[in-house]
Amino acid sequence: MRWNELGGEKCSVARTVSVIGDRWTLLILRDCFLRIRKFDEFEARLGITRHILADRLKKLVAEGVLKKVPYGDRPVRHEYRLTQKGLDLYPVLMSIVHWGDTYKAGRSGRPLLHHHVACGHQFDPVLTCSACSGRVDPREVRVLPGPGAARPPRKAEDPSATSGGSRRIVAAE
Amino acid sequence: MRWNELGGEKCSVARTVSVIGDRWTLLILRDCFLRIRKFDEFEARLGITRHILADRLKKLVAEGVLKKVPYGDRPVRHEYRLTQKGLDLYPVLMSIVHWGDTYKAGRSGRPLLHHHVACGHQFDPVLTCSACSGRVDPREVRVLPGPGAARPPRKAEDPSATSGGSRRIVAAE
DNA sequence: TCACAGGAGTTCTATATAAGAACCCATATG
DNA sequence: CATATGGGTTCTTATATAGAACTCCTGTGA
Repeated sequence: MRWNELGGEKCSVARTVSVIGDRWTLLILRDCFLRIRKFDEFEARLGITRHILADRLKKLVAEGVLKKVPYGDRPVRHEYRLTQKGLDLYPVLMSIVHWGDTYKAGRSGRPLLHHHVACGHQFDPVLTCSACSGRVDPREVRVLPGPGAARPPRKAEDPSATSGGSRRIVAAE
Repeated sequence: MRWNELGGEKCSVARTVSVIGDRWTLLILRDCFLRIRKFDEFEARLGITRHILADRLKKLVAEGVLKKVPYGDRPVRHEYRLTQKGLDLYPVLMSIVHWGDTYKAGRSGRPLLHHHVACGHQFDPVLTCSACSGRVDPREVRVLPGPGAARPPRKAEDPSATSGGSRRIVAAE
């Protein structure tokens, strides 16, 4: 499967992954959320080749995740900024950071702390339910086919999943 | 930068990306959360080559995100299940799904709906603050160096960020 | 005016990673 | 015994990435 095919899948994960499911793209987005905006700043921080950086930025702009904003008028330069669509990736990035903090921080502890200006405290991100505001546990979620559903991707015959039945998500352990 | 170098960065995003920052890995994890557990089920659903599938599963097991559980005794077979470490990736996957639902669903609507068994309602994931339970807006978050911090990766001199000063995250637009 | 510097890329080649198909092995089943 | 199934591994070819060099534009100092 190529990148372009991914975007056509009937699955929001596949479609999102077709945009951000690449190590460099995720690192670029991390830096965007840290207020990095100029080509050479990205280059210096990431240790990425200019070639790949230019390519990823172009794709993110084409996707509407970033936008090129001109600045400095004499030699007009451009910086890359998150659009609202890009800002909406914040939960993805924060969830990634939090998992890394939890499982990959090593003994010296997490590299960054997050301070919530709104409440004045250091915090961790918590995934909650838009209906009841409770913390969401994967074992308490069922998946139902939505309006844009087809049969589950590439699974030829599975009556339990196609006839409107719900699937209990996950039962690890 | 190679995959292996990524894991050594002083950044939770980079470290997490070294584990899951690959399109196939993310799609495999999506399926894990949908109760897919057997090699050939993954293969059929994903349209992945067996080679790559075997490789990704092996890496996820080595990372402790999945574990191989024997089942069926006559010919002993194995299935892949999420560990707690793997289950803790749920916010990452849900955030990805939600972004895809928001921006990539097309006119037919989202492919899947999520039902929260705990409260009985359909829901969307919301990222909240562990301190105040409020919704987190990226513009209201500052980042501070944590105990495991070095200077920000590969940025030689930036006094504003090294001397304990906080960085306001993001100011797109 | 000329040489040089910085920002922002693009082009080139060598190497690493992924795709696709075929092959292997053990156990079961007809 | 021939074939099927789960669960891989090995091979060759295609694609993506790394690393370095080259381009172009606009300023600035000598």
